[in-house]
Amino acid sequence: MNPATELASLAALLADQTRAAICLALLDGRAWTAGELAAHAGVAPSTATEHLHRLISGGLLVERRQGRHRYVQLAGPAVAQLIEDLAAHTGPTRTPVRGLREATAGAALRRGRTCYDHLAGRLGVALTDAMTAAGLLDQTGGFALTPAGLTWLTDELGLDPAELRQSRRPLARGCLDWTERRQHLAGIAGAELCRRLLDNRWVARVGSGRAVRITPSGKSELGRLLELPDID
Amino acid sequence: MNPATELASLAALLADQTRAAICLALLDGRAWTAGELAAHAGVAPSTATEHLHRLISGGLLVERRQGRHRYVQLAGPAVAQLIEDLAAHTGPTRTPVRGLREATAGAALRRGRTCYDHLAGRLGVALTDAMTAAGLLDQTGGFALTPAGLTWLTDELGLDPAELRQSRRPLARGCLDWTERRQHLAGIAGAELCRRLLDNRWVARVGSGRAVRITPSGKSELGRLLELPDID
DNA sequence: GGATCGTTTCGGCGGGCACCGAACCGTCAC
DNA sequence: GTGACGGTTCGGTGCCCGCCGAAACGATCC
Repeated sequence: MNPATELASLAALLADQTRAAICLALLDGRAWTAGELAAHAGVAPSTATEHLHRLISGGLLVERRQGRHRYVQLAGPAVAQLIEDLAAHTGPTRTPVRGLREATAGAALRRGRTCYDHLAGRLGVALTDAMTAAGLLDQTGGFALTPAGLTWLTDELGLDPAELRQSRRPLARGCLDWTERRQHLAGIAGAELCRRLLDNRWVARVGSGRAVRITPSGKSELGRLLELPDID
Repeated sequence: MNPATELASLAALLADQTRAAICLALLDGRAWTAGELAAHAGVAPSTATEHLHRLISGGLLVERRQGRHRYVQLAGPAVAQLIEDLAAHTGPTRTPVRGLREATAGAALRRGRTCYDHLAGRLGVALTDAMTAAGLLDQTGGFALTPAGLTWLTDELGLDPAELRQSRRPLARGCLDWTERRQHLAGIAGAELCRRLLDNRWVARVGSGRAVRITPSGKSELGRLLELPDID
């Protein structure tokens, strides 16, 4: 197929308001049911089904059937990065906030959230900044984990060196944050770090969405390892 | 505006076969006239005009009027990166090649080309690999220029240190190549390196498109600085 | 078994938009 | 001036596709 045709059909998958809403919701990295997505996007279940078909056959989503539910999630980190990149290009979003409910939800998301499999928002940026200040990340010539950063992840945080040594995916990568307009740590290191912090309950999910916040124990434990400013 | 709506409208700009062809053509980083683009995409000039309107008002393209010509080009490196990222996600393209003309053109592009403002294709990947082997780039913990790499660019190649120290754009960045499926050097360093190689006539454009190839003088001069394999 | 619920298929409707040709407007060459 | 040419505007046409509701399907629960 023509490269232009391929590019167009890929873009077309995201070129619909409803499908875009579905993909943005799935950016939390978790599996949603078809009905949840329909409600979230504000369309009839039948409509959501059609959209899910297109997104799955386009390779953006994968499904897992379980009883009478159909769970879908993003097909992988590459897809998440693609959507996140596109979203970052939609100009500084000066969306007017309507109600208190939305305002607090928005504030929670800006404070901290998961971005597919790693941390974003003020929390993600603050962690990235602190790691850079400590010489664990090098942002002067691009975005890379230093040797000291690698040993820090394995020795101080106890991450599995084997997990960090997959070849398909970059170890560290900058991901542009669409609320902070700053880079934060992504890639394998970002994903494993996020998983560890959630496992340790140093960071916990707030409500049912992507929002997260640092816990009291996380604040003290991370404070021993890094110079972290107050996030709230 | 709703984030989903913004994402959808951005994607919609590329979700059309003709607009995608236009954007891919403009990935060579140069300015094309409206008529050239219409011919390239195989549509009537009037149709191309409408597409250019949408792409410009969507912020992807900028125009420059000159006499009775209207030149358009990509609005900046960020846009080029976005399109390049999307194109890289369209799966390994196993496009059947039709004629000899297309086959040789395709071979020239695979050998070496500009990717907006830096080098790609086998040439770009080979340069990146050679720089990595020489300790000028570090790809183990992400993608970054080493201190040695920075002095190499300024002292050996004579790049302007001030040019390399803009803050808006990362110094070095990996750009995924859609023919090689490998990373090559992008960012400010990649752009300045490409400019210097073209200025020195160590690399020259082939024909009127994006294709480039290394010149005999470039082969000997670059051979003194790096361990470069034969590209042809 | 029957009732319920999540999901899917199908038909039909409506709007958006990509396309073209024809007319028009500027610029350039002579 | 006149003609040629690049670019644009404007109607008009046709198709694609996103939407819904109704009906069917299948899993679960009682």
